[in-house]
Parts: sequence; C-alpha cells; structure tokens
Amino acid sequence: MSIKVYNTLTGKKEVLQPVEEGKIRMYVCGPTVYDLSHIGHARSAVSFDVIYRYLAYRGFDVNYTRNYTDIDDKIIARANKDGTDWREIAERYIKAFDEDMEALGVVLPTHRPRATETMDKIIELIEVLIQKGYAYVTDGDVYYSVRRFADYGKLSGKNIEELESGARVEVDERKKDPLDFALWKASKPGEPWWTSPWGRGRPGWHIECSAMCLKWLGTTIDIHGGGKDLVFPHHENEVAQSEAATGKPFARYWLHNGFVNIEKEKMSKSLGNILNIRDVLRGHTSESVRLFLLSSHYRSPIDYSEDSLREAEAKAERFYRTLDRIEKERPETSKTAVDKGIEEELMAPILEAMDDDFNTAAAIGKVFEEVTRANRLMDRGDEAAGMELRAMLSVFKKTAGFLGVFGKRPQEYFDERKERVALPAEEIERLIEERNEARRNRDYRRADAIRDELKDKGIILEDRPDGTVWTVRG
RNA sequence: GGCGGCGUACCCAAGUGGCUAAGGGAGCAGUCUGCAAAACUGCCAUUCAGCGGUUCGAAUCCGCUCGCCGCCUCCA
Repeated sequence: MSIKVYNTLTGKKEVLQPVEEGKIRMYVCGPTVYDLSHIGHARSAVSFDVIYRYLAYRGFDVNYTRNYTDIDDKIIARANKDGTDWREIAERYIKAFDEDMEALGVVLPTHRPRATETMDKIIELIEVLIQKGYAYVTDGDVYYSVRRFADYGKLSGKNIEELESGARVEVDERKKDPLDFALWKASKPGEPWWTSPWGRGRPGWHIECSAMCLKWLGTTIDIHGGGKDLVFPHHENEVAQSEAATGKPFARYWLHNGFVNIEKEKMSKSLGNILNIRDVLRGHTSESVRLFLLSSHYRSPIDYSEDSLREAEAKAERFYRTLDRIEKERPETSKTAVDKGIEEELMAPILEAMDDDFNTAAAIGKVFEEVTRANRLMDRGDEAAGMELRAMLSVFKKTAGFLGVFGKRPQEYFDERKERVALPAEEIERLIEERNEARRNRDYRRADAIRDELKDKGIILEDRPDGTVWTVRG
C-alpha cells in the first residue's frame, strides 16, 4: 500500500516516496502574526494536521515544522497603529493562534520556529546567494536576481516573460529588474533591525521559510505545504532561493489547500467578511468545525455558511448518538478483545480513501456506512453482532486518531453542546420533571406545551424507555 | 491578456475508463411512540452543464460551447 499525493510541482498525483525511507520531513507555512487567525488559517492548519497525523499513523517518522512569521511589514504597521511595540503584537497573536489551534484540536507540530529566532541562518543564506551571484546589494537592501535562476516559474507554471509584461509588478529603482524580490530590507528610522553584513535591516518575507526549512529539516524536504495562494510568489521564491543556494532540490512534494469562501464570496478585508476562528467557535463546537472542514477534499474550495455548519453539527450528532448507543446497549463491547480480521476489513476502505491524497470526505463517508450498519445490527437485536460492533468501535477510535473528529466521549460531546443553550440545566430538568408528571396524569396538552416551549429554545426531548433525555439542536 | 481549476440529486459532497453513481442534510411514506424525538425500512440522479468524438465500454479520456471561480499584487 502506498500513499498518493497531488503535487503542485508536477500537476499530478504521485506515490509519496520520501528522501529517507520511513521518514517524512514536512514544512508548512504558518501565520504572519499581526491579527487574529481566520477560518482560512483554520482550514490550512486542520488539513495539514490531518496529513501529519495520518502519515504518523501510517508509520512514518514525521518531522513536521510550521513557522510563525513574527517580523513583517504588517506587524510593524499594526504596532504603529496600536502604538505598541512590534514584539508585543507578535507575541499577542502567536498566543492567540496557539489558543485557536488548541481549541480546534490541532496537534503541535514537531518544531515551531520563529523567523526572528532564525536570523543567523537567514543571513548566512543571503550571503551564500550573494557569493554565488544570485543576489546583489543596493543601499543596504539585498535583492534576488530572478533571471539568474533558470528554473524560475517551475512551481507556479509561470514564465518570466509573461510576468515581465504584467503591468502590476511594482517598479522600484533599486531593483535591477522589476521581478527581483527583497531578501533583506534596510531598516528605516524607528523600524526594528538586526545587524547584517549589509547594515541594519530585516529579512524579506520569503527567505525566512527557506532558512527555517534548511535549519530544521535539511536540504531536500519531502513535503512543503500551505494555502493555494502561496504558490506564487511565496513558494516560487522559496524554491528559487533554496535551490540556488544549495544546488539541490528544495521540496519533492508541494501540497496546497483550497480556499474558504464565506457565503460564496472570497474572504477579504475590503469586503469585511473575515471570519475569525474564535468567532466561529463561539457559535459552533470545534468538532463540527473540523467535520465541516474535512467533509470536502482539502484541495477544493469550500463555502462557509451557517447551513453547512449546521449540517456538520448534525453529522457529529448522528455519530455520537450511535457511539453512545453502542456503549450503552452493548457494554460487553468495551471488554472483549477485537477481532483483528474484522477490524482490518472495516478499516481497509477508510485507509484506501486516506491513501488517495488524504481523501477525508470519502473516509468520513465510510465511517457513516458503519454507523448505519451499527444501528441496524442493534435494531435487529442481533446477539451475534458483538464482534462486529467491537471492531467498529476500534475502527472509529483509530480513524479519530488521524481525523481529529469522532474521538470524544459521547457525553463530552453532548455536554459541550448543552453548554451552548440559553437555559440553565436545572431549569430544563425541572421542566422535564413537570412534563413527566403531566404525562403520568395523561395531561398531554400540558406535556406537549412544555416540549414545544423547550423546542423553541433548541432543546429536543426524547422519551426513552429508561427516561427522558434532552439534546441540543441548531 | 497569461496560467490553473471547477460544473455530480432540492442542498452539501465522494467517485476520474467496466461491480447497483459513496456519505451527510432536507423531504415524503412506514415501523416504533400517548403524540413526538431518535433509530430502522422504503422512496428520492437510467444519469453526472451542453454538444460531438475516442473506446467493446466514459461522470471519468479528447475537442468545442456555455456558466462559475482562483492565481498573475499582501493574502491560508
């Protein structure tokens, strides 16, 4: 069994063959920490979180490095606007990002380097590029000579002549060629700076990623990931810098996640429809947010809407209801040993889906086929189904391990949902008792009135043989 | 203008040469229930934007047309 990934570099799905047998070196571009992270960052983080977890599940020794860009024009601008130090801005939003990631159940990467902690390597790399003639110094700035790198454009499929003719490339007199990009920027008065052979300044945006890759992962990495919008120019420039400096291939497989649109529109500052992760999590459980993100393939664009989040919530609800049911109706399943044969049989289609470029949508589909089957077996009171149900529980647990959904205790999930209801639990319990009293007296009008009243507040009552329980909807 | 992608049921969404076109949501009917809810059962795409071609065989490959989107500028 081999894992196939779609490689932006070749435009094809390819068998994943790491440089070093059994090991994966993976770098993903992290956030520029100048503001709260939005749902798009969440998608990228969750997509690569699953990829990381799955590769580890498949037995690879994965070094997953995701950076923080903690020095950048936008950070400086934000600091000036807020009248505070740029370091404080970076610190604040790194903390916010980490909190958001934890809330989304994103596991910590192996390394989380910061650009500012990698300054030695950045400067060293720029020096090599100057020595090799790929970069030049002008008034304390250092620029990369795009035309010197013959392969420029191979990742994004662009060619230099077309880029050149594009009127949107900003003209800068200090550049020898409009396409050249900054490796190092001389600091203006009042701006943060580091000392370098070219004077005081700070790194350009692209060079930090090359430096961090080289420092934490080595010359040729296996997987480089990020959002689709980073293909050009960011990743193209990373390739140019790194390969010019080392003379070796930079990354074998380039993986890019698709965008999140909001109600069919692109998220943008000008439209004012930026959706922060924490705003989304105020209205929805992290379980449903992840499930929403993983219900489409990571490369496809997805559309965020309240409806699609509600659908995801319904999916989660269905899953945990069934899990809860298995555990309650068939408690023996938690004690017996798993039949490895059955387990493997149930696991195979899920692995097949994941092996095919991390097709989480298909994998989730397979999980729900088992959910339906589990309910069916229990409805039929099939005593011999214990081994099947036991294997299912095990399959759910394994799948949860790499998808990062379906892994909670059912009660934990239901409680999380109940916290989002306006009414205090005691009040709900009191109304349920009042309703049951009415039911005992066959006062069904009163009983139904209470049920309808709760329903208006998103609380659904279920009269089960062992008593009335309540759940949250919407 | 250049490069790339997409168009599958009422909605979301897998499937990219050959078993009955996954799964979820919504809807309708039934079982269960005081009535519901949940669960289950049945129904819900002879058809994959349209047209033409390749093939024994295509939603899947090729061409054209229509529609939508992204990148080419900071952006996940």
